[in-house]
Amino acid sequence: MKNLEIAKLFYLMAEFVEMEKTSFISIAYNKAGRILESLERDAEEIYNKGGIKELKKIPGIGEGIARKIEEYIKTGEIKRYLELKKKCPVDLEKLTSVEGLGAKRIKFLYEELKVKNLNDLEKVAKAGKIAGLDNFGEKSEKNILQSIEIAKVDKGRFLLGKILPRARNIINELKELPETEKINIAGSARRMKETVGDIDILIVSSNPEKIMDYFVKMKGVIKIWAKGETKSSVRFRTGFDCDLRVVKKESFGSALQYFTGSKDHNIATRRIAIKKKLKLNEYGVYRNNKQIAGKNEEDIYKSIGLHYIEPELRANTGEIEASLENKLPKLIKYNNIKGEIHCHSDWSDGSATIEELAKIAKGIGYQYLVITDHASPLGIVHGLDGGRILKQMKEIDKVNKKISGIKILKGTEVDIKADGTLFIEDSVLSKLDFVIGAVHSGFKMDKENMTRRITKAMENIHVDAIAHPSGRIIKKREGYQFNFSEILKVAKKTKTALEINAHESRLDLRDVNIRQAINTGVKLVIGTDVHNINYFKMMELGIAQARRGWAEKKDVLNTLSTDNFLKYFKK
DNA sequence: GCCGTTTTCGGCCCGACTGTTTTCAGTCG
Repeated sequence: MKNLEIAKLFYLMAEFVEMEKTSFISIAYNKAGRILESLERDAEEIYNKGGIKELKKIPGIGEGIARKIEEYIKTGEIKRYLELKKKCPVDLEKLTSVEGLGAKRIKFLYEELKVKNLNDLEKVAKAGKIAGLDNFGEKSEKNILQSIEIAKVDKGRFLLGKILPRARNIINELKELPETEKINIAGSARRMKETVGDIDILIVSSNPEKIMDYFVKMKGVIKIWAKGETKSSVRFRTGFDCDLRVVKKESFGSALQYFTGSKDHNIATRRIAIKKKLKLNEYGVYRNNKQIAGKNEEDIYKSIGLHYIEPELRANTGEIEASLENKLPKLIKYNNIKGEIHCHSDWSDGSATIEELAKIAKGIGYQYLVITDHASPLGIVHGLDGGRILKQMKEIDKVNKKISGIKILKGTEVDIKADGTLFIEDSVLSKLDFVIGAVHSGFKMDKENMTRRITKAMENIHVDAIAHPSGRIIKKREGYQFNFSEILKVAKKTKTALEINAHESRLDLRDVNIRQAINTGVKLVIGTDVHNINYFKMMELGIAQARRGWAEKKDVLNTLSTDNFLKYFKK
């Protein structure tokens, strides 16, 4: 998948173009970057199928950008990018990560002081060479130095699972202030994106000053980027930024809509407003300068002729069109899950006993819990063999007798060997309620062989689902090469479900793949891959992932009752 | 560079905050 590589080049070209003057070319390049990032299919595949013509069918991609994509696919380079880079050979990625430095200032610093990278920048700033430049002063220089320090340790985007609890802590603290009338999370965290750049919080208050004063002095704040009447922005020691906006009651809905994004979703909604001779901004929807909506989000959408769109769908990937035609999916709800289907006990590499796990699951309100310990030759996971699985089944019978109100089901997460056969013999698998197959080794296999490996496993009648199908680890590992369309075809034929692994670092399947699976008629299960009792709460992330993939309750099998869940897999 | 029941040319979402300015450009989201 070259989409991300190409997207990056477009982002860089956008910055380079921006150096000359603010131009709509850079807007188009940036947009192309975002389109490529969220594209369901491989741009190369699209090109191979229908060339430039096919690429141009993607909204936002025209002749010029399609030609550049073609160039990259054919040569691995884009000439225009090389030319731009030659003109101003700077480490754009690093330099733009310094807060307050944009394309124009970077170009200026290169021309005046030959600043090419963070090191150069730090040197000239320390030497006091920046303060005297046109449009730069003492304060700019000081800010640059501070921002360099922060940029050095900046880790970019954060896992949703890591940032959500922090955001909730901040919100709970601000909620306590007497001046806070209403508070809500916004931004990509509200959209539940798998990674989040910073935390956005929205507050209704008639006394913004007090709120802002409190906010910038909160525990852990190491830098105040900005502090104004309606907007403040800070960096916390833990490495993330938090933006706070305060609005009046009558603008809460429009502000929430606006600050939730995504950017492309907002641009699309504003365009719809303009077509209807309305104006949409964070203060409301206006007709001839008279506010006709603003207090709540539902009214914002209604006033411009749209059905309400859930935050997880707001990515401008078809939700606006679906809303216009009243064809939005009825998304799976956060309380629809009836059982955990991926759980490791202390029989393999989990840390809790079967009984402990069952009690927690019961406490959550689940009807069932499937124990799926590793069946694997890998020593590190302490995998079970056929004999131990049979023993464990007896143990589960015992615990089931002891605990009421929840049914513990017998399962395994069985390794799919390189040739597509399974680590456990069919005679044992046939006795289990639920078998989830997984690839845990040989990740580097080529595309064809990996596809064959997984499809062969799915052809085994005892395999009910495939765990973390792509094998990716967010920010660490790409995942293995395989032909997803082929996997879907076989999954559909064999009635094999695909897992949405809800672990914060996996979230595997990706949202775009979930959508493909649903469109193909393939069923899903959501599992948190429990290894200790704290994992259960990651179910929220898995459901969010499903929602971003347009999944409805009927698409996810562990929304079924115990009986129906078991019935589905009886073949 | 993209796009079209406003246009094949002339638009392109819109506003807050900062710093260095005497009215605004750059940056950010």
